[in-house]
Amino acid sequence: MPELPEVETVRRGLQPAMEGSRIVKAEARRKDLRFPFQKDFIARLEGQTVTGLGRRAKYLMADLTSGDVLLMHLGMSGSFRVHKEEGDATQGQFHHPRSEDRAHDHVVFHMSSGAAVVFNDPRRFGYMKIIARNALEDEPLLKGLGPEPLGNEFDAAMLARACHNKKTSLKAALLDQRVVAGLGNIYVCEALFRAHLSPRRLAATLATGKAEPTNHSTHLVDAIHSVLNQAIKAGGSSISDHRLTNGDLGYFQHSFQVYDREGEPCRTRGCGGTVKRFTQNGRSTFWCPKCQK
DNA sequence: CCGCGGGCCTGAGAGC
DNA sequence: TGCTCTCAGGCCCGCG
Repeated sequence: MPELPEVETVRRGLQPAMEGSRIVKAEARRKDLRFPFQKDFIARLEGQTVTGLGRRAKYLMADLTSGDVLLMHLGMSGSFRVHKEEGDATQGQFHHPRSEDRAHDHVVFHMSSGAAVVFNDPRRFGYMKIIARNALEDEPLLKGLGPEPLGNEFDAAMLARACHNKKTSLKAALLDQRVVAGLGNIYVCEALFRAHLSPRRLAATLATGKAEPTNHSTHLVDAIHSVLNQAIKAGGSSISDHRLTNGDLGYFQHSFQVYDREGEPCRTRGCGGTVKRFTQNGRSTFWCPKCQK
């Protein structure tokens, strides 16, 4: 589910509840999410203060005073809510507005701020892992990640270099977290539409034979920047699971130009085409064949 | 090494 | 109403 804008929205929502606060009590209500929890998962969290909450690609990273980092991934259906703790945090009581949500509340952090931070994930493709900060660069989950799409290193020349030897489609290349880290199916479709580039185009056509960027690469980087920035401003896209940490909906789904719009008219002025859908690498691609070349 | 397809899970929605 | 089938925002793994 969550791509970079949704994860960034969650990060900003969790920050006031977690940053500068101590984890008074932590609960893992089952033995695993996507992977089993580490044996010492709870022990390495309780008593620690969260000194900072960051994001890398689609990972949330909480820095702890112990020198550990808590790595969190939302998978397809993971979400966080912040609830107000009722009474003593060590009692593990908090007000929960909708009881049906509770079935998949798998992890709870009771914070000294008075907040209960609850991780819910029906499909359990999400996971949490604690890593020593000085071992971060060796962490397999993070090792192959490409640049942040909103960071300084990501530009037309860099994207062209990453793509010029690729033997695959532009769509698949942008979904490859080694090329650029944080895009997913929605924002790849939307960025390609905004750049007027076909998802079927070969990734290598972003570069000349000498791996110099073409105009396509420049337009695509601009489109990625603008679609991500707009989506973050809108609180992400709420299709089914994604919510702000206070339970509100994101609203970028109302700005989709192609994603989930199969059969509907293309929104490019004067195009008159129809949004089409087909499957690429096992995922749905939405696009307008008339204005994406 | 690279690219692709399968699999991991649950739930929503369509069609019968 | 209820069953079956398809599909879903991600990513690891094994295969060729």
